Amino acid sequence: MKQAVVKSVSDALQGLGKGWGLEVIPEVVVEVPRDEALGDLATTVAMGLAKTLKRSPRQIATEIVAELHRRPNPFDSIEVAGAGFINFRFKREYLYERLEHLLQKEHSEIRADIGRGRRIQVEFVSANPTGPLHIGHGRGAAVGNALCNLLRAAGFDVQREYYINDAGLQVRLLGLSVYTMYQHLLGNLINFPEDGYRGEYVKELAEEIRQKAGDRYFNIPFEVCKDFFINYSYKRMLADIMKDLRDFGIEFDTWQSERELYEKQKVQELLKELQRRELIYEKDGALWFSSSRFGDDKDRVVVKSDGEYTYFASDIAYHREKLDRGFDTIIDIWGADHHGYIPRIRSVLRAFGLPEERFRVILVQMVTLYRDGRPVQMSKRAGEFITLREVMDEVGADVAKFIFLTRRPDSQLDFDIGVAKRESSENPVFYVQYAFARISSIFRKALERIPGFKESSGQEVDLSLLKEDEEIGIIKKILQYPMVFEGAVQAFEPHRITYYLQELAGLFHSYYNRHRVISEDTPLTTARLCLCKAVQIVLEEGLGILGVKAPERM
RNA sequence: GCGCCUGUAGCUCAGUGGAUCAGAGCAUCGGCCUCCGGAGCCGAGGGUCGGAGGUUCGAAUCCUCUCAGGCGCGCCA
Repeated sequence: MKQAVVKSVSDALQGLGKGWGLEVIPEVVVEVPRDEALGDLATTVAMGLAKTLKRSPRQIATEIVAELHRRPNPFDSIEVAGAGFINFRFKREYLYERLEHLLQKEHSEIRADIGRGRRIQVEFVSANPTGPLHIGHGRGAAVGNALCNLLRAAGFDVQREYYINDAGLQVRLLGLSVYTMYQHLLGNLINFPEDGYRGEYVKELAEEIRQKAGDRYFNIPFEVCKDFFINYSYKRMLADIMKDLRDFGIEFDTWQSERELYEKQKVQELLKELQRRELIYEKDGALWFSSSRFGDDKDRVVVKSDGEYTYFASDIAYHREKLDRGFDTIIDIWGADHHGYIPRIRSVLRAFGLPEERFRVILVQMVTLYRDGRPVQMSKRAGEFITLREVMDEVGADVAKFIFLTRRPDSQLDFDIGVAKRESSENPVFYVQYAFARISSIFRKALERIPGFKESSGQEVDLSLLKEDEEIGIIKKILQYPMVFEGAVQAFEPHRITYYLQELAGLFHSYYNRHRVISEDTPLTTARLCLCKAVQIVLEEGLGILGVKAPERM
């Protein structure tokens, strides 16, 4: 639909441009007017040209319209309006024709090959394996997952990756916490580590170990048995994380271990290379990366004076690894509390020569939990927090995902578990799913009432019988999907799909209440069923991108 | 103190490559089931887009300042 306008206007400008002395034909920006009485689509090119041509937008628009009228076009009307908008209204035949295409090609018709096979890696969640996933991770997971689905539908070769921080202090601290708890269980009341993990899961892990190993590690110094406690604990946590994500409906392609980067000498070698390039220097007994030469406010330590690597060291190696794996674009999805880390990583990728626009960080803002209007106190220190698992069990994965995807990632989110659960029958996700299920139900009914009816395309149908205002409105809405899709892809914003789906479902419910799909009039029934089918295809496509189920029954 | 994000209807939030941008859902109130699924539909009320300047023919949108909330600013992660 958009292409028809872009092409017509571009062609017209091609002809007019010479007379106007235009060197370049501007991009034709197309938008959907708020008020549909104005038209189906509109363009603002004339206003954009006003400055360069030093003429009034309306005058330019008028000339463009005149030129458009000289050529064959799919429009019923083309009008100049307001300050210089050109409004287009399509001929019905054109709408029916596009609908026909959609019904024949289904999903491939409403996707667009924007990526052309370019490789893109999205790293998300990447929570430390030191505790269960909480609600904030769930938001990151939902956003990352939907973004990947969106990019994949747009023809990108997408890899989903989870980076496991299984080296370093945090997993050690987890091991020590579990070790301490284990000693306590056996009556050895040693001091609990200062910043240790205190969640209930630590106690469960200790208990598990006590059952399996008995008192084998009783009173054994931590330094002697630390490998066992660290490895057992983090691997167990990681297994839980993997299960939670799977149950949340999210699959990763690769799980990159930080440890492995060390074991394969990736970190060590890379630091040597950077030293050769003189991007790493020594000061105060530590090794520093010259990140300030690449836009960071100051240089950062990679090896501490005690000889330990910082996380930044492995992060450098990790991002280098991503480049070496040949990705065209790298997207990192982080919790907003890590935003201070962006200039640092950006400086690394700059040092490796990656063009600016090929690296992108999407920050996902904090989630504040409420239960029936009252904030739920979360304290990581005291180990009190609501896990993703609890939210999933209580409100359901689809509801949680949909709610996460109805907000822009960079806006803080108040999530009321009580409300999400109590209002479950009026939840937006059910509204959209219900439209899908309702259509499925219509098809079940049609199959039993109309002998020989096939749900699949290819049957004889006269779409021009779809004359009701609601029907035309739905067709137009459906044909707008590719525009929404394209915009979402270019902005990396899956939440645009969420809003679109609610609008489409709304139009459908309204139509359903007003007109009967199945009637004695077989040609009309067939045409209406085709319209339903088209709605269903788009709903299924959109829900698929969000990672939300499209159920045939609810 | 510095940096990043966010202030839009009672609540939760869309809309921020200017114009045709005052929107949705929930909540509130009033209607709709002899009929394909009422998890639905129709209608009503409700906002000086945090505030003040500025740029422009035109600003929720861009610039400056300011207020409020959140998050960061380590040889922690």
